[in-house]
Amino acid sequence: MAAANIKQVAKHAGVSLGTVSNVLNRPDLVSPATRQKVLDAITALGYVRNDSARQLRAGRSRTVAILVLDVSNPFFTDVVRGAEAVVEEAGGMLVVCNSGEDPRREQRHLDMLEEQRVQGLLVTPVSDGRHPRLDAFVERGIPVVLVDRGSGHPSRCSVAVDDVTGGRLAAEHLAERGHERIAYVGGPITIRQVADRHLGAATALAERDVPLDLQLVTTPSLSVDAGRQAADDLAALSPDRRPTAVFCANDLLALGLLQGSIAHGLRVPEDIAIVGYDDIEFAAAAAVPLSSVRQPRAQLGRTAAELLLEESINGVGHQHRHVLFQPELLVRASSDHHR
Amino acid sequence: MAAANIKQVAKHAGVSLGTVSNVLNRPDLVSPATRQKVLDAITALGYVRNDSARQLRAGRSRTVAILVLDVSNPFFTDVVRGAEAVVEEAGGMLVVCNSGEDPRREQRHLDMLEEQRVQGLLVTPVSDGRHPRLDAFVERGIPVVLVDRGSGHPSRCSVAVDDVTGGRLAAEHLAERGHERIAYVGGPITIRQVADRHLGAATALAERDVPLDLQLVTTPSLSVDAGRQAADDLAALSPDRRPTAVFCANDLLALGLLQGSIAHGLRVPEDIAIVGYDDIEFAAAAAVPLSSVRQPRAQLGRTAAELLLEESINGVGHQHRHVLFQPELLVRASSDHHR
DNA sequence: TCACAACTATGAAACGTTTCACTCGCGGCA
DNA sequence: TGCCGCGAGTGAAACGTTTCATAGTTGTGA
Repeated sequence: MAAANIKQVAKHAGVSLGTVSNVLNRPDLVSPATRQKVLDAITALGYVRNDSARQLRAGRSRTVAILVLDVSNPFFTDVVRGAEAVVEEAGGMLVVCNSGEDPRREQRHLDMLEEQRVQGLLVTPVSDGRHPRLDAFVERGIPVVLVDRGSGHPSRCSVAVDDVTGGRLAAEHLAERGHERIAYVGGPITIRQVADRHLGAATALAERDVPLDLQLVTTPSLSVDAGRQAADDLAALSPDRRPTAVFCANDLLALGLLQGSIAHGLRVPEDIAIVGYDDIEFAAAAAVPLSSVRQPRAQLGRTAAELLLEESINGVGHQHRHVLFQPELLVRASSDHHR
Repeated sequence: MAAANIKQVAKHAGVSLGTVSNVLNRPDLVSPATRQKVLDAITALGYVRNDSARQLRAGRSRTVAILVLDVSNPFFTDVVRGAEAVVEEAGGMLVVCNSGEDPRREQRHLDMLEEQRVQGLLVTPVSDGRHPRLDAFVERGIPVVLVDRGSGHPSRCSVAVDDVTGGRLAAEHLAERGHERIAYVGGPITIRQVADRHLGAATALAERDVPLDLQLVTTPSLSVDAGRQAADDLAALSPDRRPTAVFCANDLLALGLLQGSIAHGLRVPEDIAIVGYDDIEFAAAAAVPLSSVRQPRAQLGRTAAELLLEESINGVGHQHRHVLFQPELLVRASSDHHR
């Protein structure tokens, strides 16, 4: 009982071993009567297929892995849910692994996933740049799709969101509302997303009929605390030098900035307008509902999974693609005020 | 190159197949010279062990699965991170699966995990009560640890947090601050956590020298929106009937209630004190920093994983245990006011 | 009646490991 | 000298599937 196998099922049902396998994998090849006998034996013995053996022999797996930078980041959890839907729809199973932004943990996970010969891998690598480690997967016939990283690689698909456009949207919105002293709060600037959003915003402002400057306030991290710090700094400026509008690199910063500004007696958006990025669940629920740039997170996951499965099925005929999604600005109270 | 196996490595290194296996699994049995030859062959061929075959033959897996109700719930992501640390420390790999509170998806995941003969399973089942499905795992020798559910089961370990005590802590705090009209906002009351927190709070108030009532406001869900609804209801009451303090079943409700109360012109905590539950990241960053009952989430995950590994190693000698953690009240501005 | 197709069912080979009983040399000890 | 023990390495069996060539059984049309 502990571990019935196909052989015992075959004996119990009075058929051959191959027939049991056929019932499991190609039931239409088996006559209804035999099929039923086998199914009865299976339930009687509590048989459960051994996937190791199946995978060893069949040479293919049905589990797709997604390796994310941070399981507790809502961005990734939404991506996961999108990917999940597609993989499960296709009869597979999605397992989530967490690198925690630690290259060594990433390495360990990649090693074990390669040993497991997973069907495919969705991954946001810790570092930008080239990823020789991932080429091993591709050579082994395991498709890899990059999520929100290094698009354009010739030997794998990728999905990402256009952060430059996102920055542009936020900055244009603030400029249209009549703001002339606008700041960008974010950092470290070495993070591609932080840099791209800055670039988009700065470019948009510089291109205006009356070009505007984008004051850069760098933060040590993208946390609520860092946002509060930034609020302290801004509140200390004299009103005629203080930015009248701030675009934050993410919502955590923006929420911290919002809270800090209110604590300093600044009115939002009258004294200082704020736009965040990511549209996390709490953006709309903040003391002053937060304007934010929304990324199609679930869509990102869905598309990544679709590309992966397509490559997995099509194999050789597959053409690698790089999908770039467009973000969307949601204007809420924190910036909805004309100067 | 595509898929070198142990045999090819053996040939390339000029040794027998068993020796290669020994290098991989018991390197001390092999002389340094031979070992090096084999290692060179491995890198030369780009050999990566096939885990299916290994697991099939060796009969044991090194991946532990955690099946959670909702990957995007910060409670579970913290549990995951705790468990992760322990499993990786032990040389294993933790994979996360998401049931999304859907019994059918839970079922599918359990089926596939059983087929994969994972080393062990941490799970928060969708439904409370008995779980015949999980017994199959135990019979098959796969240890199961329940997380935050149905403790006391004789054939598996469990870890949970004492929600009754959590409710008690919150209620006692509010009573000590001089509140006499206290409400509990939460629902559906069929969720065990919601009911236990209510029970703890109601009991604590009833036991006081001057017994107090706990007014129950049920909500359709535990969301920010439901909290806002509750705020509308409370604000509509005349000030002499309105509760002066509210204990919410979780922080999402509390944040909604907070935001709604402020929108209705109520001062927090002067007009209405609020205590939440979970101490999510945004509790401290709310417009008025939110008092909350914190659960040792990561600790929960760590302990669950430790129990699992202990059972996995000890096997027969293992004694099932049920660990109950105590929550902790964090008093912040939203309730820090003496009447 | 015969040949042939269509349908079922069979059983052995193969997948890539781990494990274990074994052999082979060699040095030490009586 | 002969025996023993030991370290190093060997190779075959086994794990539980899937797959495939094959065999047996019916039914059909000429």
